[in-house]
Amino acid sequence: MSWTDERVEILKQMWAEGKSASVIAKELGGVTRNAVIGKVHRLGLSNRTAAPAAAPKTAPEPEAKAPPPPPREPEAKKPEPAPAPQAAAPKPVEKPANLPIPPRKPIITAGQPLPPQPSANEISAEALANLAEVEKRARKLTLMQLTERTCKWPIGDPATEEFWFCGLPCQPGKPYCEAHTAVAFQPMSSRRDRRSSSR
DNA sequence: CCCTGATTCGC
DNA sequence: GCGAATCAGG
Repeated sequence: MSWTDERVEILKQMWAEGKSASVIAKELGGVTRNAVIGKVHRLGLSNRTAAPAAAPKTAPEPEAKAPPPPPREPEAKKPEPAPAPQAAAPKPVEKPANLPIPPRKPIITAGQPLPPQPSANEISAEALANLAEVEKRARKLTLMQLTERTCKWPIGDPATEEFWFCGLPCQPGKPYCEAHTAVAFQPMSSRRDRRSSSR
């Protein structure tokens, strides 16, 4: 894969949106996050409006001779609306990290197929019991901290501060941890012969 | 250990 | 120019 003009544009946009290099690399495909970062630097757009983790390991150079460098061409092509996207979904979302994506080119977003499991399984009482335990052990990650490997099951009320994501490690290809996957992908078959315990 | 971006340097 | 390896930090 090479850095075609299109790919560079996607890279620029996603980087401007605050996507991490690894995410960009995955979306683009055929490149690693290192490649993305390298390209970003070569393009000159390194620091964006917020770099949570990154520190110049090179010692801070003494700024003695400071030739006025105003030739920074401010690319004001995008007003950058960037409203705070409120994910107020009571139901689990698939890829919350990709919610704030403005309309873009039809890039292939390889999302999880997430087919409904036709296997006739009922939510075992164990799974439900695990949920409570799991939620206690939830890492309480914020939206930004979610990765492909963290459970994206929302816990709490998005409208309050009592809201976070499970964040426990999830199986490859699955957006949730094992416990949440169990309850997330229920077929539709419910137990029908449940007369004794169902009130 | 997971992740992040930054930098270096051989290609 | 490119990106893997490496570094440095959260």
